[in-house]
Amino acid sequence: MKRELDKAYNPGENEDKIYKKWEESGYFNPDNLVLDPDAKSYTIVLPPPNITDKLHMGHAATVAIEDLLIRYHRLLGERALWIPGTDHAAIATQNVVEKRLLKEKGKTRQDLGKEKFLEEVWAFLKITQSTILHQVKKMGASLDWSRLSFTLDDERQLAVRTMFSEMYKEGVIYRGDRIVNWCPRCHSTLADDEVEYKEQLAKIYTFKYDKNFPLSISTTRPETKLGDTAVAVNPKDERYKKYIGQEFKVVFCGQALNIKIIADRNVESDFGTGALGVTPAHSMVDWQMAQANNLPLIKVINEEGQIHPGFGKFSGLSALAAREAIVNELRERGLLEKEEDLTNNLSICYRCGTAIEPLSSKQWFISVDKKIERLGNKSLKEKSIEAAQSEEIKFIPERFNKRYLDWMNNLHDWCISRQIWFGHQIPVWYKGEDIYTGLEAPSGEGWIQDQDTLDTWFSSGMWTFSTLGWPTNYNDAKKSGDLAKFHPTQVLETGYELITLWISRMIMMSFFALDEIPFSKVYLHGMILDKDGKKMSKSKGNGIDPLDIIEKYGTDATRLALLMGTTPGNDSRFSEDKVEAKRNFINKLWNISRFILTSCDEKFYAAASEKAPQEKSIADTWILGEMSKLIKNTTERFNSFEFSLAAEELNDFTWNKLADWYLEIAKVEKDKEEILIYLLKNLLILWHPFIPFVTEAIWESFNDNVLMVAKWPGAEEKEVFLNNDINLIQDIIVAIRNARSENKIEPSKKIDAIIYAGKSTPLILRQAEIIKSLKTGIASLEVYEKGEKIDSAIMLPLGEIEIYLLGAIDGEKEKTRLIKEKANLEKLISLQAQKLNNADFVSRAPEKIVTAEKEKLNSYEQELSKIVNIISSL
RNA sequence: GGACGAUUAGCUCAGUUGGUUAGAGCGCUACAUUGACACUGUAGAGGUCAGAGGUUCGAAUCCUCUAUCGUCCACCA
Repeated sequence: MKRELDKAYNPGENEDKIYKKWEESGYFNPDNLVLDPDAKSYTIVLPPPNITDKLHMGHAATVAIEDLLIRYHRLLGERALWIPGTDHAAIATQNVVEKRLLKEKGKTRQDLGKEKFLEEVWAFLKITQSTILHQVKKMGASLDWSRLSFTLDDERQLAVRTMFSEMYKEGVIYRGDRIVNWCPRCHSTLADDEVEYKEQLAKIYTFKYDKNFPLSISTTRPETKLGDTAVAVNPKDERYKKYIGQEFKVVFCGQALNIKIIADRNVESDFGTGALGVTPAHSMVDWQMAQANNLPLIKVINEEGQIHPGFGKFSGLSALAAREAIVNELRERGLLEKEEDLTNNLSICYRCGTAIEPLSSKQWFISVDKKIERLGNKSLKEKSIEAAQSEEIKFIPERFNKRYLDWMNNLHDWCISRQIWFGHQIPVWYKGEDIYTGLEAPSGEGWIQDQDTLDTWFSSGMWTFSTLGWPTNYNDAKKSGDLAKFHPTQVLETGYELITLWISRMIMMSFFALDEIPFSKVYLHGMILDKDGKKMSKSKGNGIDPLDIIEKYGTDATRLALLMGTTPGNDSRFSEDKVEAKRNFINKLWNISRFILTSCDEKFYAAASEKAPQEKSIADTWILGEMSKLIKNTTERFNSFEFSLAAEELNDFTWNKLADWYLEIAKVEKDKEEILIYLLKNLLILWHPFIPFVTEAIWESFNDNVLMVAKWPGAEEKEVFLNNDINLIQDIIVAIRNARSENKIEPSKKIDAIIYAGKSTPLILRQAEIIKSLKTGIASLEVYEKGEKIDSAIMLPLGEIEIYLLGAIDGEKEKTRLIKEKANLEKLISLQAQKLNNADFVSRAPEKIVTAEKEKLNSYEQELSKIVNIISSL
């Protein structure tokens, strides 16, 4: 079993081998875990990456965090399931394939036709999907690959079609006219969040429809005015009050229009003329006003961005050409009053940058406000808002709760149809006036399926339950199989930019399908920026491929760099320096293990990791106390998602306490094998969720089982040194004094290496003399340099109060410090007592606070008495 | 325009309900070196916690304002 460890840890040599071992163990699948019958389930779904591109550092962070959670809960003995999958990313994928097609074959998707084009897409998918899965495995992800899903595979297609028809049946999905963001180039609607804005210089024209119309209006888009049905003014605007409610027949550039004057609070009196021409068919705001005032809707611009037939000479012109023609005509007729420059925000398509044409069209929608009887007559919006308000779903960090609620409260119906080829085709069939919705085409001739596909977030919104066998595992409001075992999931971990796009949809979808939340915690990580704080992007070329970093420093170092020094919700910079530091740490851990394993005989390897061995010296008591504290803290940190702090504490223990202190002590004191193995085992378990490979590699060199499924240590109620440190120092002082006075200390024993207490850390000195305390094993020493005594000290590694120097040089200093501390404490106590005597405070403050304050007072008093004792013994 | 964050050592960042002398990593300076580890060890320098007020016995931490940077949302016709 014993295997010599290499001098330095070599990640490349170990990682693939270990990953294979894990996969072969079958433990990624919770069904293979040996568990308590009543073990809790712990489920996370991996946010399915788009299959358009290989993974970036953001994905790496996701994998690092989720794998940490899963490994931690697996070690706790829970039924830990992490579900892998990929997202078909409808529009994005189609776009990428289209671009490649054009570049490689010079063809457009129309050249190929739908069928051939989709074949191209699927061929592309196969390649990218395997690249992505390879990357995820390289990150060490303990995903259950037997449950691998794809948002467009057969099971998910069934789920999507079921969902659609169920929603349709309950009237939650409807088809309607709406103003949509239309990209005339992509020939598709865009969701609001797919629209980007660009500042541009525009002209704003002020004019009257015709001579007889009393108001002037201002617009940057005169061509849409062919479809105006109203002019809106602010109800408080004194200039126009008298017109409100009146109707005018006007002839605008040859086009007869009925214009009603309406009042709307959204109109700003001091913008332009304070009168706004309302074009219901081509502006969201106008459409809303039209709805509120029951105004008709006139379509002016078609899907190609051209003027519809029926507008005389303008018909068939592009919007821009029509604008020019109209402005010219207004100018000729003397109706144009002003022409000014204006910078405004132009909506553009997030993919191609083409200007968005808002137009009305028939689309499919999910109603977020429709009351659903079986959900207690509440709408999806209401249910989703309640879930966050009641903290049934909690956001980490908390502030994102507000962002989620702000978004949900302003939520409009969700347009789910997209005019693209790749995706879930809408499961609706038409035959003349008849409409059918279902899982398959209806029987009979002549039914034609809707050509649109669904917004990609429709299928990813179902991800928590579509991956667990819904709808098959859900009948008559009862869950079975995986769905019963693993849903709701525990944590959804993703970037904060997905709150609106994805998280909100998942919550609504889950309520609709299952009447329950999809997850109880949402952990949001920040963006991973480059070392200069810039967003990584392909166009800037500052993106980092996680695989390159892994190649160079190993997966563990990469993961640790992503987890340490980062806090939820905050962006963080990623630099190689950081990874290098972590790589060094991992090597340190490796060497610590190497030292322990080579200095312990094999017969100690079986030492239990659960129960601390008997301590034999003060150093043992100290380190075991520290370990117990570490276990407790790490567990708490993990439970409260404070990974960075957990790692920092683990790091501090490993490097500053174990390596710097205890291992040095172990070189002098003997008989520490059991403790060393105990410490090592626990340390490896605690570190495992962060750095699974190196810990497993060390573990397998002296254990038969797999570390991944070891047992998470419980914090033993150990005597924690810190609480008693002052008493112990006292004991040592007394012991040394006694020993000195009784001449029991032999000052002459020469030791090769000893430990010297400087201020807080040890130093190995040669040819110095040590005086060993009879009681403690290490306690007191005198330090000589070139034959001259330079210091004498008593030392003790004691956590926060680490060292007390008592020699001739430092004794006085120490005494001064203690006296200062004493005064400080006395002051604190008097203030604390004052506070507690304040009747107002006691009566008003919550009991919890008062108790806490009392405890504080108590601890101050205890500390004070110890310090007084020490001072008096000096 | 609205909301949210950030501002702490030369750099990157921690700092959990306010509490003794504000921490880490990297970098820097000096020293050490065959004993687990140069992917090392020890010692050290380096901070008006953005600024100004306020609350408090006590503020990096709570409140107000200001400045700079960043993100998101809305969007002007």
